Amino acid sequence: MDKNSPIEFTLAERDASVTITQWVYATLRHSVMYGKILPGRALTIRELAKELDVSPMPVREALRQLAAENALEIQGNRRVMVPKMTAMKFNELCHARMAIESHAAERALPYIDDSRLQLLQQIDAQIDHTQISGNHEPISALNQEFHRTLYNANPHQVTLPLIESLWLQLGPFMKLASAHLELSTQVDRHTEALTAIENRDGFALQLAIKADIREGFNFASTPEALQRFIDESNRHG
Amino acid sequence: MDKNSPIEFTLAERDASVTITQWVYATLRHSVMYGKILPGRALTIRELAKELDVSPMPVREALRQLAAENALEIQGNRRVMVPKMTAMKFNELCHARMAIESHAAERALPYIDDSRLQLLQQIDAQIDHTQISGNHEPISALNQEFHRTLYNANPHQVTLPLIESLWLQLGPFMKLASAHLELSTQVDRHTEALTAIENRDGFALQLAIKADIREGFNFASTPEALQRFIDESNRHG
DNA sequence: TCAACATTTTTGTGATCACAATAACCAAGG
DNA sequence: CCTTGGTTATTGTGATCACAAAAATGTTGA
Repeated sequence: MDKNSPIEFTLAERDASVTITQWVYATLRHSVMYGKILPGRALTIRELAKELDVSPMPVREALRQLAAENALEIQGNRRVMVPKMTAMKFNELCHARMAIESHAAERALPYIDDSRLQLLQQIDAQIDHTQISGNHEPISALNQEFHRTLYNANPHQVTLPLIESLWLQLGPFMKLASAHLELSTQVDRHTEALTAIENRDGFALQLAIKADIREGFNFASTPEALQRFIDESNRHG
Repeated sequence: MDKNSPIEFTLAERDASVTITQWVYATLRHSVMYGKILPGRALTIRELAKELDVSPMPVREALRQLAAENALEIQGNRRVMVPKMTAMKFNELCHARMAIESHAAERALPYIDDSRLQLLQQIDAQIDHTQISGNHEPISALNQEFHRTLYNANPHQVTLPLIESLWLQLGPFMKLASAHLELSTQVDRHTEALTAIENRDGFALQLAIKADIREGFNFASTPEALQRFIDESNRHG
């Protein structure tokens, strides 16, 4: 619970139609999602308020909202921090993703029309194109957009908020993961998913989504290797 | 978005160790979960603050937290209300429950020891005992406790918050459901789940959990019947 | 009787302040 | 040099206030 490590913010323009609270929420969420805040880093309302140049009030509300989504953790002493990862929790989060997202994909399948499929192919192509650059953040963002676009085809979607919560919990750790991933040969599971959609094959789609997610944490071949990565990420950044 | 219908509160004692915000949150959550607030009912900060005899501040935070859990809905005009149910959304929520909870159960199975099993059997017995009275709220609460106790056997549990979010979204509607359920013959799926646990049979456990959940919305045999119930619940209480 | 406008009230947002609890700091003693 | 004690600074919580936007109300016109 130190306060030494820096926090990076990607300060977006604040539109007038958006409340300050919403803007602060989006800013903090982005920082958490892309690992700009170290796990265990103490987040104080006043510090963030000063850093973002707003009053403490909107920060308070944004922190509480992120805590409700399990992106942040409120401790007994009422201090807020990015939760620390453990090997078992990481494993649990990945399996939860596989279970929920494969379900969301299958439920979305009947609603995917040609235009939606085209959109998905477009995002996939963008990912392939960005893959070369190798830097984690845009790839991760595009990957999320692919999944979101897929699940959102279902007009009665209710699981996306839950899925986003899992992404937020895994987010701080994904940066590290991708650093070790760029060496391994990447199979494009999105292509498999797209052909499954074309064939209206729900089962194949589920398999493709599960494989895609599993790939994301194959870099931790053994629990020990995973724990090493975690320790490393907890030590510095 | 009217403000006419009343809101029932179960005002619990406020322990000194609990912050006012937490107490307000718990109170509001209980009212939402057990259908004490009609869908569409406008919730204003000042009205609730006055009703609960606290300042507006803790109410504000509690409302935002519940909205983050999808228990409440913040509209474009920044008004807060209990979301209205639709037949498709109800269906989607139930299927989400089946997918996530069966997964959570299977993941918990390896960690269930004798004392945990005994605890589950104890809760099940209590449910059977309470069943006779027929009133929905304690049965529903016990049923939730059964599921929670099961999933929480997994010490690395990450899906329970997501599951609770689904419960909260279904909650306001369950009161109505149980009113129509007490006529139908109830099969005790919990017993099936318990024997599956004793046999260490993950697949059977998943089936039992899914069946238990499905039972909860079998009262809506057809989408049309379901829609009738929804319209009825939206019209009055 | 009903629609359209002007007025009043209520509302969410955000800022500021007081206060008790916690953490950080620093000095004296081992 | 490390631990222990008391002092100071910082923190989250919750209350109150100002303000602009939105809703409710009342009024006037057909």
